[in-house]
Amino acid sequence: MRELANGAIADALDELGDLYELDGAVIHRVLAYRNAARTIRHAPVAVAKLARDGELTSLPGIGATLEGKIVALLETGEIPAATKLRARYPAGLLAITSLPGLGAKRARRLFDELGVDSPAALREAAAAGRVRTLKGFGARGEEALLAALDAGAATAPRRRLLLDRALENAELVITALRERRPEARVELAGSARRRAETVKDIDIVLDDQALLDGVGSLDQIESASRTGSSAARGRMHNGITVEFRAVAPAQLGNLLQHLTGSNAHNAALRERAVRSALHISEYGVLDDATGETHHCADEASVYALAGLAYIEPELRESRGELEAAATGALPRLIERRDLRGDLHAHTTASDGRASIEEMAIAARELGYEYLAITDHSATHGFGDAVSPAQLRRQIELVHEANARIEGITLLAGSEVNILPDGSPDYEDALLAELDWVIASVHTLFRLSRDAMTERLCRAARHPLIDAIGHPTGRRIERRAPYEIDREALFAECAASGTMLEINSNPDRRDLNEVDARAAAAAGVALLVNSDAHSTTGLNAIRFGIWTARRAWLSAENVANTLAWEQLRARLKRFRGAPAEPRAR
DNA sequence: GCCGTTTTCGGCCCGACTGTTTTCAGTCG
Repeated sequence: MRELANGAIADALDELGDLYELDGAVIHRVLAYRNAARTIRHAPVAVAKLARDGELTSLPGIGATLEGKIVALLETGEIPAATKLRARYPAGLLAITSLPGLGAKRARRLFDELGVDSPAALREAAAAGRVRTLKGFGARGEEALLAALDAGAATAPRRRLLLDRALENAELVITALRERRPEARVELAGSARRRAETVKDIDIVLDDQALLDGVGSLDQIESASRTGSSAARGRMHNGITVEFRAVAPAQLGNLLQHLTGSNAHNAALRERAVRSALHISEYGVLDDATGETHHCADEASVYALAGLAYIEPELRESRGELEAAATGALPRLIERRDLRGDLHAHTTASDGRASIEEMAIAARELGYEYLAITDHSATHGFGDAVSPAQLRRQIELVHEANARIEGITLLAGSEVNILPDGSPDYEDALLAELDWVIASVHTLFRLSRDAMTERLCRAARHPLIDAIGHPTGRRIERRAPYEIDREALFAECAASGTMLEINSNPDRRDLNEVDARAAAAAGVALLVNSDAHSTTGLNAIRFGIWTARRAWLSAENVANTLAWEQLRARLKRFRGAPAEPRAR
């Protein structure tokens, strides 16, 4: 069987679901494929391995039929049903279903009756006025499609907003609304509240209809339009879309819960509630037994009515949180204040903008007990490399600053490069002089999967490498992670005692929440680090904390919630003989 | 296609809006 990653298997099932939908399958069958794809994409174990072991049906939403299709995919590289349907429905047809107002049904009609099989063919048909002749389409719809095509909606996938930018802008709008009416409740909802990596738009809920009526006159809003009797959409001057919804104060909890989502979480929650004869919507919880609709001013009441413990927004992704909330098995999620130190920060010695002292004072103000100064190493290669002689000098400077500055322990560290063969780019004798070594890949991302896996595993086995930084190298929306066998790396780190970082940079968040959860399940100790290049960069830590929370992590999973002396005692170099290098 | 304190068949979350509709299917969040 092939070693397909969970994501690749999930993509195949999503595609097959789309093809079945085009083929006119009942919608619940299509949803079964999408549901299975989501489960697999978020699974903390390698689904290909489950398939080998015949344990696929232990995953929720995967039965005998889907098991057969996944096994076929792993054995032959394709699912026969998908091959057959792909021959019938061209890829361009799938592309036009992403246009606003065009779903599978209407796209299919364009295909059957006008032969439209691509965005280009649709443009031609619309320009010639043929689309408006179809039942269900009119002149207005035709114009809307042309406009969407002109805007590139079918070809250029809409870029999503990174969470940091979304939150900055949401904060501006929310603050302005609260200033306008201090007595009103104004709350962030949507994927930004769930602290997802990226968001499509900003969702804001209000308990004040008059406030909703006035959003168009906010300084931050360039234009606004009503999208319903209790809804409005605004466009900020920077192009960001804000969706506003208002409801009576007594129902704000219902609306906030609804609009925080995720869709999958809400669907699963409501399905579960129906089994108790309850119907949950954004307006209330209808109890079939009494005919009464309960209004909830806060979210906890919604979950309580459904017989569930309160579920933090970061967990609302339908990854097992409902089952855990029903049985009291929700984790006590890590919080920012659990962190006692930051083990990845740069200074002007390499590409940072602040001095050792400035970084130390900023870290102390954040309440940290320790901070590791980890500038880039000799071969970083962007004009900011630290030679072995410079590093020796830097160690002295850090120790001097440590002696001088009260209230925080400064650690002399380095972010060493992992060379293509897996070795660090300083001599071991120099590494041994450091208090802390984090090792990262900064070059040659395009090694083969096997070579990259061996490269990182070899680094993990090194007795003087304490942790691996941003372990997959991805940049959100900009660069895919490099190819690597994560399970092998996690096993190596668990065995050797090497920690893995959750890098907090909002465009990294690496490990991501799925990998971090899998790593913790494999017994790896994680870190949440800022990778700060300035004093304000230390504040990026909240993004790492959010990723850790979305990974279901508790303080116990994260090593820098320990005091430095406790953490130090766990380092490989102080735990007796280093683990024997293991053959792979 | 999955799944079961309503069970092995018949359900499967909820509500609003849109456009073309004369009562609603499709789409969206």
